[in-house]
Amino acid sequence: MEPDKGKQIREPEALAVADRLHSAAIHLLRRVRTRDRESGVGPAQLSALSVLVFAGPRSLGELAMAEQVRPPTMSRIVAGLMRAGLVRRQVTREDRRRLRLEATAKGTQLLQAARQRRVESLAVSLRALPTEKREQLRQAAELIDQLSRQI
Amino acid sequence: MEPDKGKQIREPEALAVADRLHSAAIHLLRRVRTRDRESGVGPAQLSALSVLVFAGPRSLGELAMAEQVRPPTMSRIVAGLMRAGLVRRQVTREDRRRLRLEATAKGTQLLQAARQRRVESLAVSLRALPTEKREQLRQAAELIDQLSRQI
DNA sequence: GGAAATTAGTTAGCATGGCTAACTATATTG
DNA sequence: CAATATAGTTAGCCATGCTAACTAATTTCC
Repeated sequence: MEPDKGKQIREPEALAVADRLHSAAIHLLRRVRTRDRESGVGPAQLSALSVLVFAGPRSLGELAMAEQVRPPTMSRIVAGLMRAGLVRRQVTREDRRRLRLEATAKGTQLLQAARQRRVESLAVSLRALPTEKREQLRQAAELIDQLSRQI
Repeated sequence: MEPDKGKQIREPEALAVADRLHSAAIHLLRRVRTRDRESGVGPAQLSALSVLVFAGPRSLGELAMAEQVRPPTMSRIVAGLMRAGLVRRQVTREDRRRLRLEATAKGTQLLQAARQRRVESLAVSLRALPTEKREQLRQAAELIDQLSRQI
């Protein structure tokens, strides 16, 4: 694929930025994930739980979609969360095939604590930055989220 | 968010930015990881291989450090890479306990292709952005990398 | 109204990837 | 030279990704 249709030289720059973003994301997550282990809950469980806590009750399929995994994978993740008492299920009246999953009080509490720990170490570094750099990062985060939704 | 952009109230802002960055990184990687599966190599193997390709030969311990995993984990990852013919080992003369691992030509080729695919979908979105936003993202990526090293 | 198709979730089985504990082999130190 | 330290491996645990094949409930359609 060598579309030589460039009137401006955008292609290489876009690729380079994509590459930098990708590796920055990897490095960031690698650093913060060590803190997540303190919760005693696996990363996939933690992430699924956060959907239920911040976005409210969801069906298993919706959760799988949100987390970009297949239903059987989410089925097992949810089983773990229920075993740990962090999530509770209800069979809905309308459609008895569909589950309604929600975080328990314990689940909400655990997630908030984990999030706090996780983000804390990053926040320490952020506080050392000048305000305008911090603001720049905030905007970049929004932009990255937007892009991710488009991909 | 509160429009309380006072200069003295930094703490909550830093936490909020940290949180946004964290979730943006998660969302970004979640989207691009689907492309990585096309390589037929697992994510941990791909990531370790990229260290060898871009940073040059390393010992197993150095690789484990770079990837933030324990030696036994890296031992298995490397075993997989060698089985697939993507990485080769040499016993150093100086210290016969230590391995010297390097990417093979096949490994380098596979990694470049994977990186290209992975970053390509992101680059498509980036090309749609105005130049100054793209530049902003590039700078943010650098900054995030710097921060990650500090954490 | 009931058979067929569709949809939601589960179960089984496989591979990868994280860990600790315990081991081997080599190097260093006392 | 014996004791200790360091580099990697092996064994065995659990979590997390997948597909294929299943059950149960709902919808479609004759």
